[in-house]
Amino acid sequence: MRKPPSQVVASESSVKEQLRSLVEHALSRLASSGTLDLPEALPAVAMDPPRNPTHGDFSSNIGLLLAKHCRKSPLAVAEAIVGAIEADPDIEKLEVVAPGFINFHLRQTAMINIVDTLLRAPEACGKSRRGAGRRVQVEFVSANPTGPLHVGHGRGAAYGAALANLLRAAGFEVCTEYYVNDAGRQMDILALSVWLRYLAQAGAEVDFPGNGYRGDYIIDIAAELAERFGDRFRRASLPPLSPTPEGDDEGALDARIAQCRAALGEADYRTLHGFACQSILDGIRADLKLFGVEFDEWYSERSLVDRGCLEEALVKLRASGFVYGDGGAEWFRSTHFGDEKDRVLVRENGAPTYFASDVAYHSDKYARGFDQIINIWGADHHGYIPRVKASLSALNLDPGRLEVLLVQFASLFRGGEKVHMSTRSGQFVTLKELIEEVGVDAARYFYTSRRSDQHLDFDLDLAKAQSQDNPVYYLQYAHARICSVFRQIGQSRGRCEALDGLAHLALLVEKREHHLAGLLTRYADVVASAAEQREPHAIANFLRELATEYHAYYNAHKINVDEAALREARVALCAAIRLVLAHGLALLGVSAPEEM
RNA sequence: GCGCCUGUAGCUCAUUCGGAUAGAGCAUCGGCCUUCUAAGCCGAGGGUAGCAGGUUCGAAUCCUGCCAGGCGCACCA
Repeated sequence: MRKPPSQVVASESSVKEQLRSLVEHALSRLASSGTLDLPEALPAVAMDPPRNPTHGDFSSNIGLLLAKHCRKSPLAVAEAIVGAIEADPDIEKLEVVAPGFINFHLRQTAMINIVDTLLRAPEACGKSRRGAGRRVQVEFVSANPTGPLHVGHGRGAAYGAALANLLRAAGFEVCTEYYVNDAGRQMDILALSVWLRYLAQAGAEVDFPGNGYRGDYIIDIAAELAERFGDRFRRASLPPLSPTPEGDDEGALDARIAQCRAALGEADYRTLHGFACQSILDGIRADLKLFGVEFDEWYSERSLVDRGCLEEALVKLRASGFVYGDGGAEWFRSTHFGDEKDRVLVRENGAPTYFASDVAYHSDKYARGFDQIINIWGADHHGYIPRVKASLSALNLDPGRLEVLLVQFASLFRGGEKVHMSTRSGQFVTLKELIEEVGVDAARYFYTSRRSDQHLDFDLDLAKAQSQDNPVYYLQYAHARICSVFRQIGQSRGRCEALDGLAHLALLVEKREHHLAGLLTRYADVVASAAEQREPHAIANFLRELATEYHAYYNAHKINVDEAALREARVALCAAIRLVLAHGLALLGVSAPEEM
């Protein structure tokens, strides 16, 4: 049951695999002897740590699952299996319990060995080979560069970054990407908004449209624009506005965009447009960096257009035979692949839709050779999934390689009132403000400790109030406490080395020590499972359990005892706990302070 | 109206892909610092898991219906 310590990847609970294989051998023995009438295809033998520690270290329900086929009671089946299991020096006790569980109680020496495994190969902590080196791309945040990130985006950022960390630990080769929507109408509205503010700052009479970007940050960008370019974008007279029907605010906005482009000329317009976009992207990048989130790739939508990828994708899609013209526009027959309705690719006015860009973008993702592509979208985009998958099918690309994870939106509450966030109206709480209020650690934990597919009521007042007793500090405190004990021992004893105690692990005979070892044993499985299920919050739950056990242990047993061997053994156990705590916190993007 | 998601303690949320007595934190109440960090520990109260059926050894989990909430149903992104 011992693993060679030099192994790079930590045991995915080797104890568990050992027990499972014992049961499998027992089953095959029972089958060949004819004792039990077993089905041809055996169900997978579950081997899980039971919720209730009095039920042993591991438990299996295999007897319950086989009972029906064997036409015997679950208890009888379980008894038969236990009777056929070979004696193993690591097993202290095997018991069959109603309604038919088999509980495995392991010897202390078998359980505590995880400390040795962890400390001899700390770089393997939490790692597994589930990913087998497969390349997976994780695209997340991808907020339009039309304003700063707000607290809604924070959830996607924290979730995506944690998921990427999890996948790396589980043995995937991960590439993170931010898709920058730097083309399209929203960006034109941004450019117009900046230009109007710029003109106003230069003293012009400007009627700022109600549906332009109204946030104060636009005014700042306009000021930067003036500082950098002087009066280059001022115009003595403006071309006439094309008339729009009364009440058509969006049409009026388009008319003003056209006016802006005509007044500035294409070159200056592009410069202004690019400046506004770059300025906002710089801010987004800085906020994310502050939040501890960095991307391998920033992928520009505009570059798709400039490199001809958009046109190329359209050509391919047309060749697929699922494109037709109607009403002057070009449509994609997505209903053929199960979408609710067909979708426009090229508008009547000749402009391609955002969807057309996305066809090109996803087609390019496939061309880049990822084994798996994960998109993390806001839940409001769920209706968008069928058309993207449909386009992949039409292009003969396997839609199964694309996985879209939806992050539910956070509804923002302030003073008990729901706040409707809108980038255009300038009404939102920025991610940066949140970080300044509660700190990165509390914010990252606040987001990742909850399931991402659940609605989240984000009460800013509560978040601020809770920043003092955010559960994240409970985890960090456990880590800091261990460090503190080590410092203390180092001072009073002159030496505190985690590896010293490995020879004395047999002295760790306390119930809590056994239980802590069980938790440490589970860790790599928890990480692998959290990666597979795309559920970073499972890490938060596990860490809380580990911290709770440690705090209880700390209160019940002294670590800095006079007896050297026991002290060193306990230091080793604590060092293993510290290693796992620090690793888990890092997965969530939370720091592991050495003192608090 | 149609589609997707969600209803678990007073509040915020878990519940190891159908398992054993549904658990934490906050809040409330009661204990524990002359000994390694009290941002901690120990204990108490608090539940018809939205409601009603079904499936089976066994359901918060799967199925059906109803109720309630969120989101989406553009030649916007």
